[in-house]
Amino acid sequence: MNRIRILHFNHALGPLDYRVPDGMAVEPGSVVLAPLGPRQIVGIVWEADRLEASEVPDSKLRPLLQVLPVPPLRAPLRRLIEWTADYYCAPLASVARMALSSTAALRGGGTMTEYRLTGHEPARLTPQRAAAMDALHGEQATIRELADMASVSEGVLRGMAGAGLLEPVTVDLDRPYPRARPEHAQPELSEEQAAAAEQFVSAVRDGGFQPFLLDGVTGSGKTECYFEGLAEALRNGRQVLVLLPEISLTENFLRRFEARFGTPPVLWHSSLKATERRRAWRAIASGEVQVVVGARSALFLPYAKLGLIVVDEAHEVSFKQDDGVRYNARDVAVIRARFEGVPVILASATPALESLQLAEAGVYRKIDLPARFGGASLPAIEVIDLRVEQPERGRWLAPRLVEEMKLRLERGEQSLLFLNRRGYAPLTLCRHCGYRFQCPNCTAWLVEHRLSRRLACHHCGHETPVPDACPECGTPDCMVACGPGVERIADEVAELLPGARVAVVTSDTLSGPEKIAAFVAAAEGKLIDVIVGTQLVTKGYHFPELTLVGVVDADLGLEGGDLRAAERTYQQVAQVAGRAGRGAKPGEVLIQTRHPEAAVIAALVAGDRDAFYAAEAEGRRSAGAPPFGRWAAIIVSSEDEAEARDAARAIGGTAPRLDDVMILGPAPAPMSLLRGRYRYRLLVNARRSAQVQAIIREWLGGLNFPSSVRVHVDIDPYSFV
DNA sequence: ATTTTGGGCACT
DNA sequence: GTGCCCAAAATT
Repeated sequence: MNRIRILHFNHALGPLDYRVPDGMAVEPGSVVLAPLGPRQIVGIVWEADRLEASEVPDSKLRPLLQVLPVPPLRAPLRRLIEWTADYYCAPLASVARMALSSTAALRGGGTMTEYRLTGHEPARLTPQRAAAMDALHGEQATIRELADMASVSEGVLRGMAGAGLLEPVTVDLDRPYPRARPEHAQPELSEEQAAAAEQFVSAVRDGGFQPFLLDGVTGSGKTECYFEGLAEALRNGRQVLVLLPEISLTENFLRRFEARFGTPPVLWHSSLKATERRRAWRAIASGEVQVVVGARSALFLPYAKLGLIVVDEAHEVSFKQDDGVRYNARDVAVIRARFEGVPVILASATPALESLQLAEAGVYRKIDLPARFGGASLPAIEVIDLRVEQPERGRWLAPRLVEEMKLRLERGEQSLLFLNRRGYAPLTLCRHCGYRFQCPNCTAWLVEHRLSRRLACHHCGHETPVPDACPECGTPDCMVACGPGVERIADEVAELLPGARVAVVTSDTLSGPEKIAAFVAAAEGKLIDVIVGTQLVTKGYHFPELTLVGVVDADLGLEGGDLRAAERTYQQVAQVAGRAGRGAKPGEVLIQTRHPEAAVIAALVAGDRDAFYAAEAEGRRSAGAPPFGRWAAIIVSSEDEAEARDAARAIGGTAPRLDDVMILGPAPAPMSLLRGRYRYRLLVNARRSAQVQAIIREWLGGLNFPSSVRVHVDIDPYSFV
């Protein structure tokens, strides 16, 4: 009997055994189709001794249906899946799902039919058809996807196809991507850059696991350096993965990549259309794709012959996934590089303390780029003490900052104001009765967005039009906006600097590559005088005429008691400060704060990075926080408040008593209601030597809860929400 | 997780 | 007896 065990995507139903029919060839990693009751499931053939044992007799085994037409998952990826599940206390099934993230890709290549507008004038134009004509300009996709994009039903589009308004296009699913050329445009590197690049080139050429920390100030040309390592991988016919923290950063990256290599890389992120996803997945697995630029989910793709991994802006907190499998892509990237036996480059101007610590310990090879490229100097940083230099009543910009902005406007230079708050105001209340607009699904205020005239929850997506009267007391026109958001700051700038052209840059205003490209073009063409933006503008952009950066509220990030609050503030301010003075003209940065004496602010003003990291390291050491100790969170949630509380208490009641582990809670999570679920939290603080995952697995493994209760473990949590 | 099953119950 | 709802069992 030829028995194999498969890993599939259904966590509740353990691993399953099947019989391999005569003539079917399978090996570990083969992706197969198997019968389950009346259904069919996709599974990965796994080494039986690595999954739990099963007691099913041979006679009950059903035969596999087929081996799907994709290459078997290679051993390094299978080890990565196991490592991730083990380290982050997540089900193997959930991690495996991330590797096979395009079910369509598994069915093989071939052709499919997509549709696009013909440009013919419609004989009869219904409102739905007009909307579709409007929304689908320049798009080509399946009927299903087009219907989603245009918010009309598929029937409308089929009708349009029948009337000749849409035409079918046959698309080859496995059509090749254009080839990147390592010698397309040779860069001009400074001596320092060339030395760094050479290290990457030889590491890629020699192969083998080698982690680098590329630590270079903003504007020092880190990208150009690792592009040379990337070029070497291309010369050797190996694939490269570049991880970026946000899709919004790709626009700028793509332009630089295309300039260097003659063609854009392949993109991978969660909002790819199903057809794009299938094509990319298959080409990555076959080895045809040379370079993938992606968000964290690109880390689990089945690369055929990986040669290098780059994690750009490696300090970014968005590399930590905050739902589902709560992994940190920066850390998992290093593990994948180890399993694949390839170099990995973590690039940042403001590395995480954890990364610096590993470099100091000799685990990472540290490469420094201390100077800006082309002789540009780092901007001068000054502080504005808001307790002394107060903005006018009802305003948020101190007079000195406004004066400096006026100066830039007169000189034809640009200013950037940074405030990490979307919308007009973070809280709206009724002046008459004090009613506060709160999200029905979350413990959070609704944020007013004047541009869209709506109140929105930034956690669950709940939206409602701004009402004319207070829902509590019925008083009309009584809403008061409390506190500033970027939209409100933009209004203030427009009042104080009449004639200034102001652009608000947030994920609301810059959704999609076209809008990003339009913004970059406008800023470079000096059609914008003042940019008001969230963290979206803190990195990646290079505007030579931008000479002033104002940080509207440096204290914002310090609230909330998050253990990384100081580090994040340091990183954000240092990054946004790095936008100033990148051209020939020197830059200036003004930081508004009520706590100029805080260590972070003092270090920023003094430009003393080492002092900040030293103080931060000391604080973390005494708190038993990473990298000196370990934290884990256990989050219990349910739509029923009492059920969540009871489950959390049951967990707390069976907490193990150990010398090297301290357990806090349960207590209501900081956001005790999120997306309609009540949440309780326990915190685990352990010495570095403790086997935290094993302890938690054993602890929770002995407990059973109703299916409506969800228990999540978050190892090395970032968000303490 | 999803699907099938079987029991209890109301209704015919 | 039939239909319906829900809990329990099975799925390899």
